[in-house]
Amino acid sequence: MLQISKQVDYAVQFLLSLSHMKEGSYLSARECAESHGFSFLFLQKIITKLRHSGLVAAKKGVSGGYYLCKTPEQISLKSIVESLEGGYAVVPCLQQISACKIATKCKALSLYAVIQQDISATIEKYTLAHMNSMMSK
Amino acid sequence: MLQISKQVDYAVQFLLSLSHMKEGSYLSARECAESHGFSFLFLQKIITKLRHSGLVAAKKGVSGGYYLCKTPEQISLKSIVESLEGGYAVVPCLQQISACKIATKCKALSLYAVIQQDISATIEKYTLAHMNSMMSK
DNA sequence: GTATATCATACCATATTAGTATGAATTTTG
DNA sequence: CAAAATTCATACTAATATGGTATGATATAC
Repeated sequence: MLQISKQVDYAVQFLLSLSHMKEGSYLSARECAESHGFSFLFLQKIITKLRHSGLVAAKKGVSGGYYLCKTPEQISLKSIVESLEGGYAVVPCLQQISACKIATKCKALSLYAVIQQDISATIEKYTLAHMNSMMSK
Repeated sequence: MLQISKQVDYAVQFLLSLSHMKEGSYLSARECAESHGFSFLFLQKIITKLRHSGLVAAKKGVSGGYYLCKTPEQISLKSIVESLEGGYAVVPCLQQISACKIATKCKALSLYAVIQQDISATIEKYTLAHMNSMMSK
């Protein structure tokens, strides 16, 4: 609980690699999977979601691959999480109130809302650009 | 991912109820389960962990039950999470470095460490006492 | 036209989380 | 003392989420 999934981790590493590609070149899913030791097919499934949410785009065919559609500054950890897992809530009832029968009298709900705010702010504030600058330290 | 489990939620609600008991009286697991709509047996299993970590203690027998061993100010969300799930890390490799083969060259690890710090601080700062004061608003 | 890519969909395996079953031990109360 | 209500301990099962595979179609460079 309160953990970062492998799926998100793979996506982060993939996007970081993409951010290091030079303009006009592409990184294929296979190449990334092999260099990082990821399952190729699993990575491909992850990339599909990143593509659907507009973070990356592809060039098909031989020597094709993927490239970033946004600048590293524009890609926050939160945007990655939401792209992969479709919205974020620390407890289901904060996303869909009907998920909890006792929500109206729940004594912890207001706490959970505050926690969610805090965590959301945390994952929103870090972007690919931050990660790159942290690496060089 | 990055979610609060039912287990933790139940524990929070149970501990909140305990914090409202008057000195010298006890709350039984069955009573709490029924009033909150929780599975009695599941709640009991959760309470076992809270007891082992010293957050609550029990009085056996008829009209027995549980009571808090600490003040509401001393019981943080983090202490609850750790009691139930035994330590906290956003990614396995931050808890046990051998969990990841590429940790030494991992480009995201330093980010994850910072995130973990942030989230840890968040769940450490909120206590049962805070929840009680939020409720009355 | 062949090799190397992406793209789409469906399926399977494993791990985590939630919940159940059973019975023993302890204490109050009539 | 007997019965009821409680905790305590351990093991098992069910449900859900996560991680990973399989297969085949489509596009493009050479």
